Amino acid sequence: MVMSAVGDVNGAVDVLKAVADPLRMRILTLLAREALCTSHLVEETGAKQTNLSNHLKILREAGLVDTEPCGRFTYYKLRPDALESLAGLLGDLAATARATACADTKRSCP
Amino acid sequence: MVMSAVGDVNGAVDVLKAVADPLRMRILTLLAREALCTSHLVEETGAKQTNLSNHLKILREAGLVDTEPCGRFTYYKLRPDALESLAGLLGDLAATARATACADTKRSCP
DNA sequence: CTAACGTATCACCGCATGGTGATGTCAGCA
DNA sequence: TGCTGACATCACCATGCGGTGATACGTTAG
Repeated sequence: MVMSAVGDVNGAVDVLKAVADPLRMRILTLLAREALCTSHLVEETGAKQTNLSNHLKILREAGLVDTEPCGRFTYYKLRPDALESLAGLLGDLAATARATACADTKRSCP
Repeated sequence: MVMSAVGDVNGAVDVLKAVADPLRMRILTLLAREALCTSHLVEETGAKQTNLSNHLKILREAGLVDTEPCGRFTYYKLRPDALESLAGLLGDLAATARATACADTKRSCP
């Protein structure tokens, strides 16, 4: 069994909540390809600036994105390690589940 | 670039929403190790039966768990492929982001 | 120095969501 | 055949959350 890359499962839930939103997923997909600032994201998504700023705050607090001020602009870039942790956690769960399904492990009915 | 295992990103968001909940994550962790029926999960989590049934319905509709009736009991088991799809999607995003970060790709400010 | 711009924060509101009790359904047992 | 237990569904309600407009803050241009 591979040891999970995410030590705190409870914290992982918070990060998952941040990812589990259509607009934020769209933001992450865009940021995966290139670093962008808020105005770029406004163009790309068509969402209001305030709305985007709120979502970006959630992504920031979840540790999914990094900000890099550039003059009066702010570049947002994706943090690969955060996503890799999630992928590792879910992958480990899947591996455990696969072994369990293979062995048909089940607790007997009471 | 690896092609994502999850064809529909929008559908992936729904599955992520199902995973992004403390109680449901706890259920998934328990089910990863052994198949259980509802009464077992009531014991393990301490949550009310109705509440658990609602959460299990969400997990079922997200395609994360399978049900197997056994007399008047119902066994729940984790579906590894669903989790693997998620892990693949997030892993691909992370890989793309890592390449982007390495090349320092950014769109110029307008 | 001031104006304009990019971005963040705040307060507010309508709506969806999660937990709960009551009730329904189905299977097995006396 | 009625009864009990396992599980699902429904209706209800309080709470939180997402989107929005107003506004504040810092930065560059003129």
